[in-house]
Amino acid sequence: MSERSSTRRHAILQAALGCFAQHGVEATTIEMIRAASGASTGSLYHHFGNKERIAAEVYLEGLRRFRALQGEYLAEAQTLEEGIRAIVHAQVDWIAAEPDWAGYLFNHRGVLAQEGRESAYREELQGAQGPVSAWFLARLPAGQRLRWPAEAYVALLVGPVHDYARHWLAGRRETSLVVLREFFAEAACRAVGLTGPD
Amino acid sequence: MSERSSTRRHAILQAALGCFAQHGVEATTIEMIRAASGASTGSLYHHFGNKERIAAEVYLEGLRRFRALQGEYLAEAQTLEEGIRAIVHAQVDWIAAEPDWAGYLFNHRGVLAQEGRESAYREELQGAQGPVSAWFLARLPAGQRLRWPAEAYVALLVGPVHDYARHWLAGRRETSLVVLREFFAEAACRAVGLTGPD
Amino acid sequence: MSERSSTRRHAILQAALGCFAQHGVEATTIEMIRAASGASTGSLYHHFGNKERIAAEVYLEGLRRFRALQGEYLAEAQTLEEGIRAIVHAQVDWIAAEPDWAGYLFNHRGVLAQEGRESAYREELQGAQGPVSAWFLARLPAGQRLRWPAEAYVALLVGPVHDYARHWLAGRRETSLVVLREFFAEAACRAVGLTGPD
Amino acid sequence: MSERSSTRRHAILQAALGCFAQHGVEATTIEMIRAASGASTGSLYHHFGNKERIAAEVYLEGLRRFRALQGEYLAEAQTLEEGIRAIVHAQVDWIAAEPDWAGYLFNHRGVLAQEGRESAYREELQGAQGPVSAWFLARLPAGQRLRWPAEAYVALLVGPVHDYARHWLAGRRETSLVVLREFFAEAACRAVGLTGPD
DNA sequence: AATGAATGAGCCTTCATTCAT
DNA sequence: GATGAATGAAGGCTCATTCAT
Repeated sequence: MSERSSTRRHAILQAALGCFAQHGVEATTIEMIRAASGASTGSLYHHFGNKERIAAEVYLEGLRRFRALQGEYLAEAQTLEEGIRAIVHAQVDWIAAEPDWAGYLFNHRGVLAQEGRESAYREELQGAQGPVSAWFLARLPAGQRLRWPAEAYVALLVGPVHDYARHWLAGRRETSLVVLREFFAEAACRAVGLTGPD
Repeated sequence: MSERSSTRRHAILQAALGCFAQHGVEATTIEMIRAASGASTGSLYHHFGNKERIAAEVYLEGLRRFRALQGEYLAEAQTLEEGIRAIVHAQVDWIAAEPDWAGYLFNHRGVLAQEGRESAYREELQGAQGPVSAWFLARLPAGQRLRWPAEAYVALLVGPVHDYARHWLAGRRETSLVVLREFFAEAACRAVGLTGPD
Repeated sequence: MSERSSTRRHAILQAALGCFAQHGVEATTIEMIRAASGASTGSLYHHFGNKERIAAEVYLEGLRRFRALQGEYLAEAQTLEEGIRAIVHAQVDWIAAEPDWAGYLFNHRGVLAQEGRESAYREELQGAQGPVSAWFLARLPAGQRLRWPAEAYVALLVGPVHDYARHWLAGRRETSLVVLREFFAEAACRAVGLTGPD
Repeated sequence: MSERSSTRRHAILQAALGCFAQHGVEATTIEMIRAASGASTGSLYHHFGNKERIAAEVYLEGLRRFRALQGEYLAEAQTLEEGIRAIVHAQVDWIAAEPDWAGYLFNHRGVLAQEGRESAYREELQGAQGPVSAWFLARLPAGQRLRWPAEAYVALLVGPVHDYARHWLAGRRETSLVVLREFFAEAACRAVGLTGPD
């Protein structure tokens, strides 16, 4: 069994996520993760080296899972509009299905900013941005180029969902994000200028 | 001098914000705030009681400042579209002018969730949501009602700006948020369905 | 009004006693005494100099009160046995009437052991031991001298009452000390050898 | 090695007692105990959880030791009078042999009054009262019942010794408690009515 | 005499990390 | 690979005391 896929490793990451979601990363102690995972303190350090790395690995694991989902959705899309809807749907469905993972990814990008390990994470981080960007660029109307940075358009798609989801996950919104799935998908299409007012 | 406007209090809050912005709330120690503010440890506790309350007061102070700015912008708007642009512009200009305050407000809503003090903060929090909502509701086309919760529309306006700003403030975006001011304003108008594709 | 009898001083001492009785001397803060007495922090220090002195003055004030009571009881006694009963009765009645003062005197003799102030307290402490000793010595059978130190006999008289009272005041005895008033008086007479078994 | 008998634990308790005896419980800092015991701060907390628990465990350990001694003395007694002498002798000898432990037991019964742990200590506390009471009740003259609570008689036995010992241990008595061993034993017999005046 | 905001030394406790078994 | 007792640096907070008004 490869290092990354060890059962024990996954159990620890899942337990850590639960603690992080419940108490926050800083307030989570190694002892909490130990108790939740059933591992020993020494085992945690054997596998991950220190707490910061656990937090980073949880982040990367979540990212992999989200990207797998997003990839599936995008694979079924043909047109630009379908692609945009796929992005929004992937966000909504992922957040609703895995609120802990989603909430963690929202708020803890910073755990990857570790002294001397940035390069180790960069590859992992950028690996999946390329294909998605390529997917969309390949479907732009012939000869058209983006007037603004691609990231600005990405913000139009995912920003509203994320903003609403943050509040919803924190219990500050009554209406489920799931109910607003199409609302946000259509708004995204309009925002990027693909469709006009109803 | 009223309690809220004491010079010393403001110096402490400003110093605390600086520390929070630089190191994060958890990693900021009382000693850091003490050194940055010039106050004594005892004085910090005399004024705020504990670190958590300092964090909460910084949040509320930031909220007051942002709302003051947003109020000015909205006061000059007449039409619905102008209102939406005012909201987006207020966000962009506030974030660009006060990146520390803005970054803090983005990521630390949670500091208000304090055992037994929620009611003390609720009033302050809700105080300014009313007027803004009222402004927009009063300008809806006659007889029209919102199909979705008001907060969902709010997410369309501020979500993209926030999403982009988070990355930009963290140094992960090259293009300044300021450059994208009109891009996000127009996208917001389109997203809510006020304007069609160019 | 003399320094010792100032109204404010007495209010502070009484308030301090209440705090000491409820929380213990160490756990009582100047702030508690301030709140309970209605005085200001500065006033406490103006009158007493520091916390240790407050504790000492409370002790001395209690001692004065107890001795006044004991003196009254002893003044009415004629024989040796009546004197012994007077001592025991004074203890029981004082403890029952002023449990806070009594409990404080039991457990906080140490507050008088202050660097450089022992001589200041010695006079006060010894002032009243003389008369009582003299009272008893004057009534010993002609030519008889005590075989053991006077303090050993004192322990026979007050020891049982104090021992029981400590537990009773702490809520660990059901039967009231008052009910045992004569029991302890008679036992004291027997213990010193004045009376035989019933 | 069982938890209670760990070498490290005992070293900590003994060191703590020394500090408590010298400076008082409140004035003793964790750092003092750490230095005196040779353990690390973390180890103190690993074994006892907090300072309050250390104080309580010292108390219980002292109680166990005293009861062991008292048990030995009582085991050799046959008659009621011998039993009473055994109780007094055990007190005197224990106080003289272990003045620190004895002084601590006198003055710090309160350390067991800890939020939520009273029941944990109750069993330990009551464990040894039963056998002693039973010993005496079994030797009462046939058909005789105590007119007063057993604790009142206990006060007659130990009260004088404790009263004198408090002062003696504090350096306020010249005559050694040991010299008064028989004086207090005989006085105890007289006090409970077993023997008359000489 | 009174006031109370300010001071800062010092304490209890936590917790990431190590390492002998 | 696993274990968990031990470590000790560091942080939040308290509180007796001072002093300008």
